[in-house]
Amino acid sequence: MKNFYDRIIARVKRIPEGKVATYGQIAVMEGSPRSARAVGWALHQMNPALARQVPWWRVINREGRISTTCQEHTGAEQAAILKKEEIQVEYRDGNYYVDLKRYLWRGDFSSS
DNA sequence: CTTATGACTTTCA
DNA sequence: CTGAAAGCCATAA
Repeated sequence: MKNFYDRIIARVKRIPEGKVATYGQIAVMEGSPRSARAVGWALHQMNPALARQVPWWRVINREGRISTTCQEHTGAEQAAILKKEEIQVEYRDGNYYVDLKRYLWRGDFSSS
């Protein structure tokens, strides 16, 4: 792990099943609250083989919406995986939303 | 070093 | 509430 790329991948791999994380949240975890774009960029250009071991589908935007522009992985595709993860996905106006209050990953923070 | 792109976020009207 | 614009970070060329 030297570049943000590997760091983001490692972080996403730590997301527990049935939970989701936002780009901004991961960015904050890495120490750069403004690097949310870099996070999305990393997942966008990462190798497909790596995508198999990295739950990138658990990473969504701040609104809990799937803004995937990837034609290879549409919101429907992602939503299907999330549903398989026992995560409730809400379909609204052509976009898929996830209840962050319920599925947002808290990280390793031992907050009370 | 400069320019361009991106699966983001926040703010203003 | 909806739409548009700017900001910020990292990487590629």
